[in-house]
Amino acid sequence: MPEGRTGQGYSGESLLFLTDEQLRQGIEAMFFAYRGFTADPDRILAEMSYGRAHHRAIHFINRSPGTTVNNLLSILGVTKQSLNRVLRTLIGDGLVISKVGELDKRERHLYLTDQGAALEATLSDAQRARMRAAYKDAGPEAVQGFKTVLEAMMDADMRRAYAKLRD
Amino acid sequence: MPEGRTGQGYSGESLLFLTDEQLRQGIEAMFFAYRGFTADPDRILAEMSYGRAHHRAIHFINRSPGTTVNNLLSILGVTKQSLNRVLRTLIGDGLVISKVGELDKRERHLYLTDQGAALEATLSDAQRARMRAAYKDAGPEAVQGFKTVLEAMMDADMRRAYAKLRD
DNA sequence: CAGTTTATGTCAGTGTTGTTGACATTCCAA
DNA sequence: TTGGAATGTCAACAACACTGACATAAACTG
Repeated sequence: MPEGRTGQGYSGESLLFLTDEQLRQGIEAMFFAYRGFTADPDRILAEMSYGRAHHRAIHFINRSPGTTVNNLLSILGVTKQSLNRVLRTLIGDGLVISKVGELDKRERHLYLTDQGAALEATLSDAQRARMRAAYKDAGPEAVQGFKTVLEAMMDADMRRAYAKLRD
Repeated sequence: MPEGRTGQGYSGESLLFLTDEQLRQGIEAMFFAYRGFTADPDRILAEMSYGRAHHRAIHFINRSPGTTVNNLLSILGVTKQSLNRVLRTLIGDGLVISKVGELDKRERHLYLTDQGAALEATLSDAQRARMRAAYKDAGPEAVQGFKTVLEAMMDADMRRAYAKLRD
């Protein structure tokens, strides 16, 4: 180690930004930002005794109407028991409907009802408003960098799911 | 609306990136990336029947040795009862020690033991490795943008806590 | 057709992490 | 010194994740 900067990630063209200290800052930024990211929907959901799990289900059903339970499972990365509990309440409350598949009758295709779509819009609006404000603050180049780093942080299977959703 | 691009966030110099679609992609990227962000520590923690809450406590005690319970509460944004349960197990397992304050005997000052520091290092190494890889993939400008957007996404109080930790 | 696999749903049990409520201790100021 | 504010602890409960076992129905395969 000729430079005497051992263990700090120095290597070639990437200068001065792979120190443990810089990485730690990124980790903490991620922690705090995620709290902000979920804060607004969480507030709305708490009023109707729903949680983040319900939000995620609603979001991806809205994103891909007619998606199957299995499909949703692979996107959300939870167990079917866990997802089923959430879906049961959403269907019971009339926010989601589940239709038996025509080609494959084992499958259940999921759709939002008007009521479900209304909640989705409320939650999305709140989350997008914050995102929009953050994007505006940060500027276009920052946004590009933001997305690039986030994608690089995903596991391969998440990256596939994300790419698939991007179309 | 002369351009006929209503509701897509067009305004001045910020071009083509405040559409609802672009915002949705950012939201989903954040969702998947956070899973990746926590995946490695989660795996390690699961083996010792600890969870993310333990990780967070250990992280910030390591970051600010001698911090008080109250201080930690304001950073973590949970109730003191919730934090206390986690601290109790960590203290019981000999990873953290709690010293009664000298000036104010109501306060408890928290420190990692050698064993606690060892676990912190293991968890940090795993998380930093992924962060480092993501940063390397994305490049320096992207990293700058990443941090800028994340900070813009925080609430004011989180931004304060984050700035305080940055020194 | 018989047997296997796939897709889904359910029941029971457990663990982590969040919550509120009640309470003890300590400090400080009227 | 008495009452309130701050700090921290214990108990009970809810949400949401997990595993394991099992049931049902439909599709596939030989």
